[in-house]
Amino acid sequence: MLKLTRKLEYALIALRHMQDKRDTFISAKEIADMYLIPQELLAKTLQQMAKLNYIKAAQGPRGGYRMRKGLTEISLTQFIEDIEGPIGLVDCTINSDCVQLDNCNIRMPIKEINNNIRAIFNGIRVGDITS
Amino acid sequence: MLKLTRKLEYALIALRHMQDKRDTFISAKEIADMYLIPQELLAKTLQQMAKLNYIKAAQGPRGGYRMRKGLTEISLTQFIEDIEGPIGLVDCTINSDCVQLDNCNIRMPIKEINNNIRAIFNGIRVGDITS
DNA sequence: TCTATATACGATTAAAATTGTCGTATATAG
DNA sequence: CTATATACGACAATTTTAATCGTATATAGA
Repeated sequence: MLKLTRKLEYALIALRHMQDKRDTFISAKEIADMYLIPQELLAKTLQQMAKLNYIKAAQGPRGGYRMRKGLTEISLTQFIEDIEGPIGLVDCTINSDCVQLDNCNIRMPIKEINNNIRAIFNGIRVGDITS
Repeated sequence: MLKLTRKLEYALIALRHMQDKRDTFISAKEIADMYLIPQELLAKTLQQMAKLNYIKAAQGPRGGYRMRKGLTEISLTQFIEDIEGPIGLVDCTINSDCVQLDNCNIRMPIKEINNNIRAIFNGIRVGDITS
């Protein structure tokens, strides 16, 4: 209930780690070993971030990933939604195929709360966590 | 990701519905039919709320549930946590059996964000949703 | 007193989401 | 050439959430 996914946790842990060594490539293995997280899953997450241009990948020995400048300025909302999809306390804030909808008596207040949460995440930059 | 459970949704829908008819007992069936939600599951949720003294139950024909006065003043934090357990973006805000902990490099900032979310839910009363 | 309609509640099953693994391909440093 | 990386699709396992079932009890009203 209201939890971040592991993928997101791993992504943040990795970024926090990379932040300190912005100039060198760091392998998924190094991070996985250090923080005792599953290497494959972390690797996938890093690959996803590379596609998103959050980080730069380099193959081969001495390869790995390196943070891109400017990443730290991205809001948590964007970061989370890029990686996990839209934030929505209830489905009807995301898509509209609920049998209820018109009939639903709590949609509006929940939508409000959802906005509040998004506002929190908007106010936080990735750098606030990784620094 | 960051979603309310159905149980919670059903609970709020039910309360919102009961709010209008504070003087009569309303059956789980009536609400389930009206909002197209599974009766058994709703019933359980209502039973749980009855145990929590959020609502009063009456058995037999013409029985059902009735809101208790004062319920609307309860904070969403308390409501959610009574029904679903502690709110925690990550497990280490709830229990402490993570292999990481000392090693974890994002614990503090995440904890902060968690506090912000709790603060939002603290500022909202059940009545804000059901009225 | 009988019956239909309710709640109470433990046990179980089903479904969905999350988490983790495997296999194979490609790149490249040394 | 080889060891070490990323890239990525497919799959499997696990956990969480959602829904159902069965049985017991209470009670209003005929």
